[in-house]
Amino acid sequence: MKTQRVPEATINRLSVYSRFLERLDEKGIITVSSNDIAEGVGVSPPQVRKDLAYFGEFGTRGVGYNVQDLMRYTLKILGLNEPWPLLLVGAGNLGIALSSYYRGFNNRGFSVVGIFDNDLNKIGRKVGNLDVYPPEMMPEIINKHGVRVGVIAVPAKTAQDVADLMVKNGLDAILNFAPVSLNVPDHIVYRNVDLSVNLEILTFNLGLRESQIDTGNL
Amino acid sequence: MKTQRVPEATINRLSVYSRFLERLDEKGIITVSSNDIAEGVGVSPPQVRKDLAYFGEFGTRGVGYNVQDLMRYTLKILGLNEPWPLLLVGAGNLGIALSSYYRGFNNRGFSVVGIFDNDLNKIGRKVGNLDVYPPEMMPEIINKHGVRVGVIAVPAKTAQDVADLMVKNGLDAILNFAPVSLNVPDHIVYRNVDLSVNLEILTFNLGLRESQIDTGNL
DNA sequence: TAGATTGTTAATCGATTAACAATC
DNA sequence: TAGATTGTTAATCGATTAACAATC
Repeated sequence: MKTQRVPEATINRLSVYSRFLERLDEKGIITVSSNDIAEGVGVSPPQVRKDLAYFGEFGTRGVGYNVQDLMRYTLKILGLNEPWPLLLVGAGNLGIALSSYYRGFNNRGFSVVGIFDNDLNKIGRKVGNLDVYPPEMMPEIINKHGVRVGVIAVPAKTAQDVADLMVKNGLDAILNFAPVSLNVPDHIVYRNVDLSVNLEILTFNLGLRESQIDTGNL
Repeated sequence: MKTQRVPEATINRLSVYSRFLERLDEKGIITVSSNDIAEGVGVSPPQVRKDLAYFGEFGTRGVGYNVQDLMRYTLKILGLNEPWPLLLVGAGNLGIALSSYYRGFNNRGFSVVGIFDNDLNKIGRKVGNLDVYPPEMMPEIINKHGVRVGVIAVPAKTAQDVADLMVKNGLDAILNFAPVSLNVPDHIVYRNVDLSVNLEILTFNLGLRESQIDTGNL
């Protein structure tokens, strides 16, 4: 078995396919073609087949894919066949929203099990059914729930400190919502999500369009 | 002037450079090299120069870039030389968080000027200093503030309806946080932000790493 | 001038698309 | 069998990287 390097874009799409399949399954749909999936999520049909081919042969020629089977395969590939307890740092607005977002009906197995903040005004408060803890309690919560993934929802200034603390406490992966790029050791799986960047790509494209109209190009 | 197609990845990075430059400027740093920027945001130096080259020549050979000038250029390119009033639909947790996020100190000119929901329990409530309005009031708010960009923060089921309404009311761009891909006309600038996808890429990589350890590969 | 760093071209790398044989 | 759709190879396309001439 030659393990080919899987493009990150493929993983990204796989996650989207997976959720699309969940919706089809809810609707009671049994079989789906690469064409259907492609149309449903806005990519090309060969793209869908190529992406799946990195992981195996899941379909039947002339027929398509079994929705439920393919859904389970994709979940398995993404590591979502088991629950993922999350540790969240930052009990501000974004932190509160993320904690309820990841607890939502569509949570795919993610759930925040501990919220942390070093603001004394926030420690001890309730966010949903969770208490806000001081940073010192991290090891206890990590141990109790077997947490491996930390989510950072603090301002840019303190994000690096939080990351360092998470690394020190043995977390394996960090999702950072602060608009800075952080330094973490190579063995940490790390990702930045930047909510502003997406808006700025939008405004860039609005500007682009206007200048195209100006010059008469399309 | 030949307008070369700019890769989306370039715009993405430009937004990151721009924010990095803001931080340098706050610190009073006058000059920066492509090397410094590259290191600060985690890309390669030629990448930085290539990205900038799509838009002009901003540096001085042998010297580098003037921080303040380059910051202003990047803001201009991204369309951030003017304020962007936003319309937000969905007064749930995510909506509330986004509205305060985009009002934050680092808001880059974005500000939510109207929050909408069709839940009668939410209409009339305050979110920060904003009232939650019923959908019928969209045209009024759009007109009053000259809104062009709408943000969708409702559950997957109702997201398409919201998008349709935004299009009908003449918005030019839509940022969708619901985990579905929506159908919008070609003339609408559209983007999906999926908060789960990012976590799932993390868990995929954790799984990948484990299997690599298992097989002794690196 | 010598040293530094940009802007840009050419080479490389990787991802997407097109096409089709395999096969249900 | 005929029609449909997968899995996969080859061709294309696009983005990143390396290298270096230009120039401050």
